[in-house]
Amino acid sequence: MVLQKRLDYGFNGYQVPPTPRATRSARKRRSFQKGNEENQMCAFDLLAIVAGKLLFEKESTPNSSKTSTNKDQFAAGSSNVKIECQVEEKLSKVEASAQESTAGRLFVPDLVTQVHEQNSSSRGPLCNQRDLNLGLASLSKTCDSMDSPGLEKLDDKSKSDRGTFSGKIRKSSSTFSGFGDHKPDEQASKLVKDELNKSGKAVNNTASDICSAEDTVICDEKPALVNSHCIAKLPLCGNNIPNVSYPENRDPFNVVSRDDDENSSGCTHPNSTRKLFRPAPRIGDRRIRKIWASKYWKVPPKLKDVTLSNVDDNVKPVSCKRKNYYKYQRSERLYPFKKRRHFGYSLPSNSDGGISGQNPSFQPRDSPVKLRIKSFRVPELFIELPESATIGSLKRAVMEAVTAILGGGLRVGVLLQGKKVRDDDKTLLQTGISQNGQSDALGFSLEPSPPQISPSLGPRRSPFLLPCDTPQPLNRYHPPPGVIPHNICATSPETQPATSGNLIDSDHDSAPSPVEMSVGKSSSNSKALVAVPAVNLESLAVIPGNRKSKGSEIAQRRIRRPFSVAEVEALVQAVEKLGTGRWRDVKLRAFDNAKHRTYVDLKDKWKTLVHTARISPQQRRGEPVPQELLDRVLTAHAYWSQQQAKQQLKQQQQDTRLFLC
DNA sequence: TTTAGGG
DNA sequence: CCCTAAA
Repeated sequence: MVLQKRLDYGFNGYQVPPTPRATRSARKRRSFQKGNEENQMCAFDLLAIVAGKLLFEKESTPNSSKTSTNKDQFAAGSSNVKIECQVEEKLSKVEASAQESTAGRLFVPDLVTQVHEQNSSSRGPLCNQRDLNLGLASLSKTCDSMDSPGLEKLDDKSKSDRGTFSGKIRKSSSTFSGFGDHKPDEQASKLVKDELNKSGKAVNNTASDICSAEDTVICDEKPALVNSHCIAKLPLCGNNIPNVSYPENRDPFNVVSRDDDENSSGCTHPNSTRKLFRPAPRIGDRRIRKIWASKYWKVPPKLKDVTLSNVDDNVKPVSCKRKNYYKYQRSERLYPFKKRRHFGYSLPSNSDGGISGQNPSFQPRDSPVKLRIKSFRVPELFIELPESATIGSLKRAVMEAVTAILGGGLRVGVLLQGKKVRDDDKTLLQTGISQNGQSDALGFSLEPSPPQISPSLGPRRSPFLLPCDTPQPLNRYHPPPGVIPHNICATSPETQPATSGNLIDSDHDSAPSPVEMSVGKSSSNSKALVAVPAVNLESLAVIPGNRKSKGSEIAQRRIRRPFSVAEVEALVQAVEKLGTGRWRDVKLRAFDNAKHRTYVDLKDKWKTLVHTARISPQQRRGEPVPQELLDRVLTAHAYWSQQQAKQQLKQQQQDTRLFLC
């Protein structure tokens, strides 16, 4: 029956008649169980973390009068020296920028502003990449420095502060700050102060406050100013802690991420609000991916939340309510508009990145270019904690992870039209950055500075390394046997591919620069935490200027993630076995854990592989695929094409026969 | 929701 | 990668 249907659909034949498929729903369930859920911490959260930290720095230092207050806590002033020394080794370019440089203390979101100001006031040449480098470098320093002291306090606080999740969210939101200097709200200030202790300036709560309120609030109208820095400051939440909450109850904890989407609009989308606290504990990859994407591209508000249940995305939550899993998949369709791109902003002021252009017409030469970088993305982190972990330990865990990453040193990458601009000597003009049209094509990325970490895990693994040969554990910490976090569900045997080795796990596969660190030394509660930078190149991709300039049509393109050789290998192997035309199965078989690879992606990749195999090696681009693999691609492709043809023939004959009878 | 294909 | 017709 199934086969029949497939044939009707023109699918390809099978080498081995497929066992009757489970019902569609059953399959769905299976597939969802299998790990589509995304339990990882949203990159945004990290961003928030970083931003939050930086914000602290920013808030506390510029004001001399307040600096003293903050000094001890955030290592301002002299303590800075110390910190810098520590970092010195890691950040080669930083020394010079040291103290006097304002840039040295920028926190990401404001980096933008600073740059901006600098430009407008001095009329000097636009700060170049190096300037940014300084800022970022110091940024990392800052983060390094603020580590423990603040956290300890936070921890204490948090222990008595484990409210409901929603409560937390709301609370966090209240510290949400708008762009610019709004008058601090008395209450908010107070609240924040309490938490911040001596952090100095309280964060204001303005529109954000409102927006975070309850579902009914809609504030699409003015996404403009409020949005831009909300994200950045939100995390501040008084504790330079990410807006990550860890509810006490048995529910998987949710990590609410008010990413740019939401924040940028500074509001809660009516539709999404409902979902905000919905019971559904998990989210699928698509949803997350979409969220990320939207963040990445700075798209209008869409999703109100990122709900992460388990912190372990590797785990297949079999026992969890399945229904909910399905919902996410096409959640985007629940939105008022079918395509995300339809959510474009019309307000130019909303741009959170890129260049706020100048009119090319009257600035032929060295005219200033204004840049505003709203936020940077931080690599993906995976955190795994036991239910019994305290908020405090969670905070520490996250902070440690972030700190470790930042401590590793960063450098800035400039992306134009999605491509990296490597030539540091090019001028903005030459690059085209100074042109209006490019304003929405400029992006920055934070990248780990020079290789210093386990190169073995780098993206360039042995070309012939089969996935199955790389059982390298995820950079995730796995709890010792016996200590099984509640969130770890047994993996259904059926979900295990025959050749489990084929499984490509996005995690280690796409984590080239494994910044690995363990947590928990500070807290026995934290089972583990390991940071796993998301992707290769774009790992720390920055939110490029939101591309909204072109009307309200915003292109929501996913980040490009080139297939690694290992992935190709797995794909080839799966296709050899399953044939073409069964991409879903291929996905489940070999890429079940690669959350960012959809079956469509796999199909597309196969398509390009076939193409690649057919062209001359000289014409190929990107990471070279071993010829051996390409040969297999052609072979398999030929074979399955033939099979398909045969099947079709048979089918035709059958039809004819039936017809005659 | 999946496939298949064009863009 | 995206988009979308078809099934």
